[in-house]
Amino acid sequence: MTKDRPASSPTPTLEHVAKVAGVSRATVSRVINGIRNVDPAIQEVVRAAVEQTGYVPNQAARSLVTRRTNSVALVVSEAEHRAFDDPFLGRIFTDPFFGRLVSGIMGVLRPRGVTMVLMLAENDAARAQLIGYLKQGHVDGVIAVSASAADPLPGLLTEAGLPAVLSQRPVSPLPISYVDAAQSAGARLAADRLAERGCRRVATISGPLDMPASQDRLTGFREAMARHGHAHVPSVEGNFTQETGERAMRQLLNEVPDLDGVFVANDLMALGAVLALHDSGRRVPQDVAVIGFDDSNVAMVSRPPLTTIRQPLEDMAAEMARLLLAHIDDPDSPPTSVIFEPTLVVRKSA
Amino acid sequence: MTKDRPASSPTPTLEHVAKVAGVSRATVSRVINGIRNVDPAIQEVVRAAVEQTGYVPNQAARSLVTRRTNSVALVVSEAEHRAFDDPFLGRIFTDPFFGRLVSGIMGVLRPRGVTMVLMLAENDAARAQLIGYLKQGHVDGVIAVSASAADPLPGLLTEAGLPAVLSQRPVSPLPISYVDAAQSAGARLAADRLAERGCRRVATISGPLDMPASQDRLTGFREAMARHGHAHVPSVEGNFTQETGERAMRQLLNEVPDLDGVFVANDLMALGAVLALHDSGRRVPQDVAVIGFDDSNVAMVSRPPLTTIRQPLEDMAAEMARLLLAHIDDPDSPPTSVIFEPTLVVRKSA
DNA sequence: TTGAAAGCGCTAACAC
DNA sequence: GTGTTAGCGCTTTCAA
Repeated sequence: MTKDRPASSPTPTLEHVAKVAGVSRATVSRVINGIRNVDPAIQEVVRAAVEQTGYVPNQAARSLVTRRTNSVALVVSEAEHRAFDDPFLGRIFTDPFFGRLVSGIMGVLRPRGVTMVLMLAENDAARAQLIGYLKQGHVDGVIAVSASAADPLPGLLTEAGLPAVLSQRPVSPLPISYVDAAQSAGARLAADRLAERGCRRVATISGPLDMPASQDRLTGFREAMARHGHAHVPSVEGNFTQETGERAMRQLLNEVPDLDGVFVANDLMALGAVLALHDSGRRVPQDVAVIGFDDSNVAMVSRPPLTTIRQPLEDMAAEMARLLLAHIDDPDSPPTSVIFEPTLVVRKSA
Repeated sequence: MTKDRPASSPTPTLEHVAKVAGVSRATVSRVINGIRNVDPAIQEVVRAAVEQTGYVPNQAARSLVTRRTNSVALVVSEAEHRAFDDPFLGRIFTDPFFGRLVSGIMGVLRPRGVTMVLMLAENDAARAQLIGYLKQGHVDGVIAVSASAADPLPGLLTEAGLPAVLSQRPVSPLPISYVDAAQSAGARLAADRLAERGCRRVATISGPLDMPASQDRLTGFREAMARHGHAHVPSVEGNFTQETGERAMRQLLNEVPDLDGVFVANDLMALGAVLALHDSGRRVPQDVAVIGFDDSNVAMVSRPPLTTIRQPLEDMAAEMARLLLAHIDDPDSPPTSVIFEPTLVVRKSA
């Protein structure tokens, strides 16, 4: 008595549209999902009925049968128990890194009609809620960006058996796909550049050494410098912030006053290093050459602008999206890793 | 033949759990949804069965009957057709504004088990896809943050009949709920402070005048200054960036060289204004007092630190979440607006 | 307090 | 090429 009223106010269903168009639900469904084998004339009628009724498919009903949501999550996670305020969001979103990532991902998702939702997992409570959300099948898969090393998210994702792709090699080996840049190759570019400039006393400021990327950049740099005849390359560890870059540089200058070249594991620290060098009365690059990593926005802000190692982030992000889609299409496809080559961007600091 | 296998690998359903627990689906459902009237002993058995099977409710099936997803979207939108890269994301996320907003929203959502997803609508194509996504019932409602005036999103939201709350009064009147700060009251605080300091030649740098907030700050400031005997307050329009703040200040100094007080419609522009004042050889606040608006991170970065008008963003955000939840619970509840009072934060610039 | 059964709106075999 | 029909997994009356 309350059903079978095509034009009533409750949101229209396939049933309603079918009635209006004078066809069956199945046919309407076919038209909506763009399946061939439907008479063009009928297609027209159906489309008109959809228009007239203002029909929109019910995602829940659709997902229930297709087991797909056509959406994926981009999860930004970090290990530390930090209050949910400025630092984390500021740090992660500020960097063009993030914009380039999203851009690259959207580039492959949008054309395929897949929506991306952004989720934050800034502490364990948030992560627990997140995993629950994901397991309930709200999205088809996830791309995870970790801001720090000890992040348990990759492990949780694997455990939950969700289609997932990481934006970097996981700390401990995990059966999970990831995309990364060839960190040591990037470090070698920096080493070669420094050697080419004729630097004789070279040092490096590394990132947190519990992160694979940091380790790779450090050892890659050392090995390359060794090939150039530099047996020992002093290093100080930073944590990717400008402040620690500044402090590390001061320490390095103390230990190696006649330093004439530094490779810094990211641009933000490189910015701090340049500041510390200025403070100590040294000129960049005349007295000390500085090379950063990432090619983030601060590279251009620095005086002088930073020579740095650039990662093809858009391409990497696009690849992550493609890998994820592949895993979603075939959940049994084996974990894959794709590594991209970084390039040297020469500006003024080296 | 392929069903009724409680311990098989396909994701367990209520059916499986019920079989393991030796009860009916309905009972398991009751336990899971925390409904009373279930024998404690049976509750225990069911919980054990859930544990054993690793059961997780299927969100699609659940949504199909409850018509709820228990998630809401925070949509960050902007009008201009901009490429999806640094500027937009950088601008919007960098500001502590954003972190404080998310924090306030989470504060009310998380305890209620509601998940927040973040979505970006940086141009018309993205917005169209977004609206489609929302209409399909992927989320129960949306909180919309507009970065600019001509943003069509509020209109689209209203049209789509989705539960929604805006983070500011819409440009043109719309039957939609919003939370805002008392802009003109804030401007008056600035005026009073400037008058109290004995400023005689006062001017202002406004935000884009197509935005209600900008207009309110401008007229509020003028009216308050009028009450203090300042019949005419020159103003120059900026667009909320540091650069335009700098330029506006230069123009103002040209027109009113003996200026001794400025109210700037946001902190970023105030930062630019202070820079321009320094460049012109003027001291802040001795020669010219400067008051900003927002109390964003740059307020502390400025030399001298900015005296500014602070909005209670966390409270505002929490209220948005509460309003949205109310609309979701009762779709017929009328649009509501809640206005918060800003406060004066005295630092060094005025 | 518990179980049986009727759908929620849709897709996908399978017939015609 | 189109219609019929059987569920997808869950919640929720309604009886018992």
